[in-house]
Amino acid sequence: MTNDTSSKTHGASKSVVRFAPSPTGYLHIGGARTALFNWLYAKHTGGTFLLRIEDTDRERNNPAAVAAILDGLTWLELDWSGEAVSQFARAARHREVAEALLANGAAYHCYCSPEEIDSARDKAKAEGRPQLFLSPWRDRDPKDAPAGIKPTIRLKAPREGETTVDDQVQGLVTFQNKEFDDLIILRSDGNPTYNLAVVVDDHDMGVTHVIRGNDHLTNAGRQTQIYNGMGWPLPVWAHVPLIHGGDGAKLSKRHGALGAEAYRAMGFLPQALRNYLVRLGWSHGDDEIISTDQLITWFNFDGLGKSAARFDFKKLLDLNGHYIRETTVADLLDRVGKLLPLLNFEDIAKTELDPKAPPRPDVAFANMILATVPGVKTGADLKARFEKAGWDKLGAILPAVKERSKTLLDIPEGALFLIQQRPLAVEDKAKASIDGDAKSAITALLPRFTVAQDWSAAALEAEVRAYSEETGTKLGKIAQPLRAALTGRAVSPPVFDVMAVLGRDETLARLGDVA
RNA sequence: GCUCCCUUCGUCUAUCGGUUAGGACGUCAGAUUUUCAUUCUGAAAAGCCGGGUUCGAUUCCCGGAGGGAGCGCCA
Repeated sequence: MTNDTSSKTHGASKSVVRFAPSPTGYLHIGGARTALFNWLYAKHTGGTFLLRIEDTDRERNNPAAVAAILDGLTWLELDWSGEAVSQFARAARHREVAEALLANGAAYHCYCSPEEIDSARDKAKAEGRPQLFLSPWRDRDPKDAPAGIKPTIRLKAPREGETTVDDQVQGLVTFQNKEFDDLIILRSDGNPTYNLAVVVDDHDMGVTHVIRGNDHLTNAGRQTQIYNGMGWPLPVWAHVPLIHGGDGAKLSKRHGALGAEAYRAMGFLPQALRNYLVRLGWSHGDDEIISTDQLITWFNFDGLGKSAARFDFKKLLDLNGHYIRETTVADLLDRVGKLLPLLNFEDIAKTELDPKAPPRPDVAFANMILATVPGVKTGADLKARFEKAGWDKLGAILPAVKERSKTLLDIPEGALFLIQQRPLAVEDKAKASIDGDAKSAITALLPRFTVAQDWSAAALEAEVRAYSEETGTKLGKIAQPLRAALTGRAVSPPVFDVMAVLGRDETLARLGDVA
């Protein structure tokens, strides 16, 4: 019946799936992965990916949070069909279904007060019994209802037997019905509760496959009872394992469980994050680097594992480096140009760091910029500096810089020499290489550079190599001081590329400063 | 406490009864190299424990241990 095995293979019938976040803040990494799985499954089956905001609880109503979620999905390039559905806006329909359930005897009015329920639960807990609340109103005559009390509507859940969830990931999961109490589907204020709203919306939206976190597995049992109460067909369930922090506990801020926008700010590429996320709980043999197109053709429930995975920041970084190397210079330039204006270094630098949480490339970068580039407080400032020095120069050094970049932020960092003002502040590690011998070598090279016919990296390297052989000096003994003089650092892109991009005048001037 | 779920290198995972238990990240060693990085080579590193079933179990079953999730007029 609901176990649609044909959906496991490519070319499966078209699915309708949805991502249904609660607008509590940003799009967190676990949610992003759930959205990705849904999106991939929709693409794989040629189906539809819908978006629904679970904003039934008005206290959680937060337009900024909704915007952050949409923004995160957009950045991850997980496009959805149509407008995002507001669950709150459908409350009238939810009420209608609650009334229908009441009418067909699958639900009843309950006049218990919250206090009554609480004390019963406390008592059960104290006695070590299951904290189920069995409403007396299930069997009482509604005529006995106390006046002036607005009732809730509870589902009349079966007391005997069992409810089985046929899950694509977890297999057959059976709950004893006596483990479920009669859940409230309509609050006393007339508003629907989560489980009712989800079932009604999924049904009305034509959702065929519910792919969500494993934390909803018991809800699947409860929701099954609502589907049954209405006589509606069940969706195919797929409860994917959760993501845990490095210590194996539920992922939280403590583990650096950041929103998608934080990963953007740290300079991650969406396709890298997607590739990383999909491999957390899903696999296709030994494949690690998988293009999105390949993912779409391969993704299915068979590849999903059952156990929770821990988030590994280092592996994400490695993947990001891979994708950066694969990306064209023009594209990278564009991405850096769009990323920088989003950053406020002073704000980022204030981020509280937990020593146990993964490193924060954005915080390290912000601190480095604030410390070494006077007058630059924001990414926009920094971008302006690069533009002043020549945005095309950033592009010119990019082929060398991207080889050494793990995140997009490593690009401006690696090219920082372009915007440094003379005389350069030379870091201590670099200073050490500029000794007496180095100075005389630079002095000897200056006239050669001055008359060099061809100011290309290759020609400059040939020139220096020739000098190195003539004088019997190791190339390293010359290149390192040149690097220090030209970039102020002990680590930089290849020094001849640096010279080529800097141009003859600036190169000679910087060398002259130390000679 | 109750219910459900999970358990292969440090981490992500492959294996769908027979493999020297494979790959990736990380780690370590080496090669290449003007620094760093890339790239390449190599190394160390795993079946939670105890019972079955079987000619044979990492794989199937049971028990234990450990971990996780859920138990709201939250979602």
